[in-house]
Amino acid sequence: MAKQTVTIYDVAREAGVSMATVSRVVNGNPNVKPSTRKKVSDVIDRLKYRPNAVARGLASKKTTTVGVIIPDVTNLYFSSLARGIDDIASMYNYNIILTNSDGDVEKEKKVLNTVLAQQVDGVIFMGHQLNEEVKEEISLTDTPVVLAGTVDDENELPNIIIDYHQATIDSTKLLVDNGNNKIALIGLDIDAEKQQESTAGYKEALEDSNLSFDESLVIKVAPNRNFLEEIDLASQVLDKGVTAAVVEDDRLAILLLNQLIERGVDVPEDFEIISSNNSPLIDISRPKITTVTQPLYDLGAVAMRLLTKLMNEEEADELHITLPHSISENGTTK
Amino acid sequence: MAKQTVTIYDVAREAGVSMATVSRVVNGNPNVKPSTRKKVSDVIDRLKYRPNAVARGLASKKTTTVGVIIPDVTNLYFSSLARGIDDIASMYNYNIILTNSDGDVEKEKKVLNTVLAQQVDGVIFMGHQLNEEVKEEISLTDTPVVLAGTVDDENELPNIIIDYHQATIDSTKLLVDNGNNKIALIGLDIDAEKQQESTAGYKEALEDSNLSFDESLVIKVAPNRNFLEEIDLASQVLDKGVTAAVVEDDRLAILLLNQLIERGVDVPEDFEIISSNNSPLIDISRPKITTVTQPLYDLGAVAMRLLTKLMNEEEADELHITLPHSISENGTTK
DNA sequence: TTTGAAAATGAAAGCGATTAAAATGATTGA
DNA sequence: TCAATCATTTTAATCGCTTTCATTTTCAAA
Repeated sequence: MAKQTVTIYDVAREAGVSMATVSRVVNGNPNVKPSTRKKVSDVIDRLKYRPNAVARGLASKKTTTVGVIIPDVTNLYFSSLARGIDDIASMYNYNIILTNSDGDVEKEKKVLNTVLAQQVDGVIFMGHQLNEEVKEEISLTDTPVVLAGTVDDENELPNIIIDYHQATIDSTKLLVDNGNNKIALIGLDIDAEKQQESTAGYKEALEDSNLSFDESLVIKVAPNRNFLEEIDLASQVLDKGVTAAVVEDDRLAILLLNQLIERGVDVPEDFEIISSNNSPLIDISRPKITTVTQPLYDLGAVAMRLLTKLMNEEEADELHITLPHSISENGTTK
Repeated sequence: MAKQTVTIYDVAREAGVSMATVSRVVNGNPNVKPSTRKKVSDVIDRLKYRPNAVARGLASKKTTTVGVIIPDVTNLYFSSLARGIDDIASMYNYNIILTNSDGDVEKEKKVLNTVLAQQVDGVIFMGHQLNEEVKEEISLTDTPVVLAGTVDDENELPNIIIDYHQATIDSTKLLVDNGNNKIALIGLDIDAEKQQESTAGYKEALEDSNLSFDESLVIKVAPNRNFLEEIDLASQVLDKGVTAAVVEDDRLAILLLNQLIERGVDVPEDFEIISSNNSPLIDISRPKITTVTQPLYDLGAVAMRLLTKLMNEEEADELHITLPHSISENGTTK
């Protein structure tokens, strides 16, 4: 039952110094005589003293903790960002409070408030979109918030992204150049800002190529963690005479690919697919899916790095960083 | 600059009551006159008061936070567990401090101590194995720790698992029954307890079938997040005349599958594969890989549920729970 | 020696909540 | 009407640490 209760006071008494001195050595404050430092350190080791981060947080008003809001940890796109975030965070000695939001506005607001209540020093927000209401909640706090892989239409909040608009132009153009004139745009039905950029890019690329935009070729799939498999994407595209698709989500791209192959469609000869998440899933499918390459890990890492600057009130030269993307032509394009 | 600094004291003053009373209404304590409760609630809403979880944690010695140690968030096996953990945690109003350990002993010890310093009310540990040193660290604390999907050889710590030993027996037997007599066992080289169980199960199944155990058919792959693709698994098995493999990791299974197909090997006619993680990756490969089905989400969920009981010092009737597994015969077995 | 600035240490006031214990107020039966 | 009882509310100590400010040491220069 002897709950671990070695406090700074115990160390102080045992070492024959004051709490203040112990605090100084724990925090690496230089104003301590080497001999005292040694004496205190020894006691700390002997007693296995472990500073209480909660008390420290209350006293110093810094918790060295950041809140990370993620739609779903099991989504490889976001978990890849999360990994970048965590690595940089631990490099700077920050801890991470991680919560799934399911991309649901109410839940996003809820978890945001939860992490703020935990007195995090900063927040990294990931989502398909940045909802207006969530943005408002964010504006009510002074805690710095950085968006990772999440577009903010007015570009008010600090964020790390790639140029989704351009990426979709690139993807679409590639398919056009390969001779396709009926190209579908397939994405999750989430009404996200990011998607609007994609759609705009898709339209723009079509127009540039003198192809007309056909609303019916924009296919939205209800986002559901579990039942993706039940959707017959292949029929939807084949029935419309489509010969290629720009897909906004790797899982959807793979779903489509597998369904097409099952029906005997030759990919890429008779149907081309280009995806855009660049999650590790891409490496698994056969043929490997052609994809926009996004520096996922870096998106997270850079976001966290920026956040550390904001938390320390350092000069952050750039609050909006666009990382480069490219297209990796694999087996689903000619 | 006006840092959000509405404290319980502000609310008390504004509502004309004492801090204690505010505290009571915040915590739903019944000993408050309805009219006072209303009055205080109104002030709370008006001031947008949000209780400081850190101060609360210090005063009450409960942080409603649990530490979750995971080898790697981008590993779908573990992130699936994490998702189960988080869902149950938020159901019980616990927050999660999540840290990647990379399955590295030093890092595991480090992050364990970090979360303990954060005064978490409990810890969920996931790993390929439970290292002796880590176990020792765990034994030094009174904070409850539950293992999820992680075997503890002496079965001392509370844990939620499936019967890995039996699962491997089942897998191996299936392959034997299908007529294979040279079966490889492929896994990551991590010297994990879980693996030892697998190996034992593999041996046992072979013996039961009067097949001899051949050390050289046990293939270990260095665990590396990034360069799995560079390993030529197919050669390793084909050169040995193996006709089937029990694989302990989905990514490895898919790697092997894709390599075999590239070489023109007919799966499952000429080579059978059975995997054991049951991560969402399984649904992606073609043919779909036959696998041991593990209730991943439930492993996490049940672990978290058990942890809530331990944290509340409720009666937990069972500290070691084995969830059922089965085998889902898909396209890589006859 | 004496002196005074710099270095090292200590005392004590918070940080924002919880929670006993004490105090106050309301209600009720005799 | 008054004491006893119960329901509310307040007082004040406490949680374990940081941090300011004051005090004591130390030590080179006078």
